[in-house]
Amino acid sequence: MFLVSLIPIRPELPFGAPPERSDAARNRERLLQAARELVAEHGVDAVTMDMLACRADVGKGTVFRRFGSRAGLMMTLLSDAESDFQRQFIFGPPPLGPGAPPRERLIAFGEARIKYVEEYGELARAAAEHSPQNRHDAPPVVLWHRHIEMLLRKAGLDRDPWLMALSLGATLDPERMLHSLRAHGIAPERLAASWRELVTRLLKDC
Amino acid sequence: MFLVSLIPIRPELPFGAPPERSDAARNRERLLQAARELVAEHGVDAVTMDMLACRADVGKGTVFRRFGSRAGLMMTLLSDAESDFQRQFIFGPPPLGPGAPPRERLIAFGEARIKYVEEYGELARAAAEHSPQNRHDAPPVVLWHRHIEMLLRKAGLDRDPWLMALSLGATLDPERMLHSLRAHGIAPERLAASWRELVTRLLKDC
DNA sequence: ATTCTAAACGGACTGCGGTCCGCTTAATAT
DNA sequence: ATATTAAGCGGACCGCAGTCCGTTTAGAAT
Repeated sequence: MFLVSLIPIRPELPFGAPPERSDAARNRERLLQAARELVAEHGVDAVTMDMLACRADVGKGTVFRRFGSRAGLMMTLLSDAESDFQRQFIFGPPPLGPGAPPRERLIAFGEARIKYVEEYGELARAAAEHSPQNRHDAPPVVLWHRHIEMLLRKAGLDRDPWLMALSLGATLDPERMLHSLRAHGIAPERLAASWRELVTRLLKDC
Repeated sequence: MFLVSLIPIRPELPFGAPPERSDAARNRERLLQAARELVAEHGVDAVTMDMLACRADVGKGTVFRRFGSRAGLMMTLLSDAESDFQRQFIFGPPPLGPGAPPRERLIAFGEARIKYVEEYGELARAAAEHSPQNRHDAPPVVLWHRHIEMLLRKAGLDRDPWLMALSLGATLDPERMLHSLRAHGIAPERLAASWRELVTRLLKDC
């Protein structure tokens, strides 16, 4: 078996691109470390790009050259967790990974997403802010979406599974779930139970 | 029958509050007219608060005193359309209004929301931007949500209808549907068909 | 070592949403 | 009419994301 590379949260540079200059690499590390510290100290929402530039002892232009935008920074910070998550539902053990029936995998997928949002929700929300493009068409989002669509097809749901996957994905939207969890104090188990109910009913006679 | 007042998109001032001063009323009209003109001329997303203050010949402070925020302005601009929509699903003729079976009402509700988003989607999205509070807990959103919950209950869905209504509401989220319609070019009829499918399956054996 | 150049850098600058506060004025009381 | 006062007003100001452009520097070529 050869490894298929996972879809990175930030697309890599084109293949022929020249390698990163040493000062650039050093600054990238400094920025990432500073960002993680600031997030840990003040919370995602309180971290500003100026603050980050200052803490990393780097010009503001450098921060934006590196990450493109605040959302881009947050995506980079999420990148490891995201890769892990992808590995689990693509290659991992059942019921999340291959081997279980599609309905079970779908239920497990939702449960895993809920746990993911509990842990990384603020980052995920910040990574999607200020652009429907970021929210709906970021590579990992497209991948989740296709995964759900694939499971729906395998479960025998043949009527426009792509749009149905969109609807199910909407239910699992980080901002929405985070709001339920934090602002309304809904227990994660209750979210999971409702997801199970939804999927079960949807795939009842397929 | 006596009329129950609809839930306003922006809550009115408390009952004992003094009436609006005449200059304030004049400025409010000027602002609303200017806002509608600017939206018509440049599109929702291009309208800035400074622009609006300038066009209405009013200080910037006045704009924010009146509407609180950009989102508040957009809610006010939506208010009439929103009231109409509420009237239709609460008092209007079936299948959207009372009289039809709950499943049919739910399907009609989604279809009406799709038409609403086709017409007012940009405004609705701008009215929800920059705050999960605006997006999820604005009075009209809470009303839609309760309406869906009520229909689910009447249809016999008894397992946590509140959360299930949240999931269905997520499917009908303006930003999401607008993105499908505009960025992906999905036909409204296709969205409607998928919604019908979703509701039908969900309520199959209730 | 010197030269060359494209990448990287930094920080002043812009535009926007939103706030603050000293001034003005509509409405009321006398 | 005049005085009183609280609501309303306006625009300077702030913080933030994101851009621009003159300067610096890493790394290659000689």
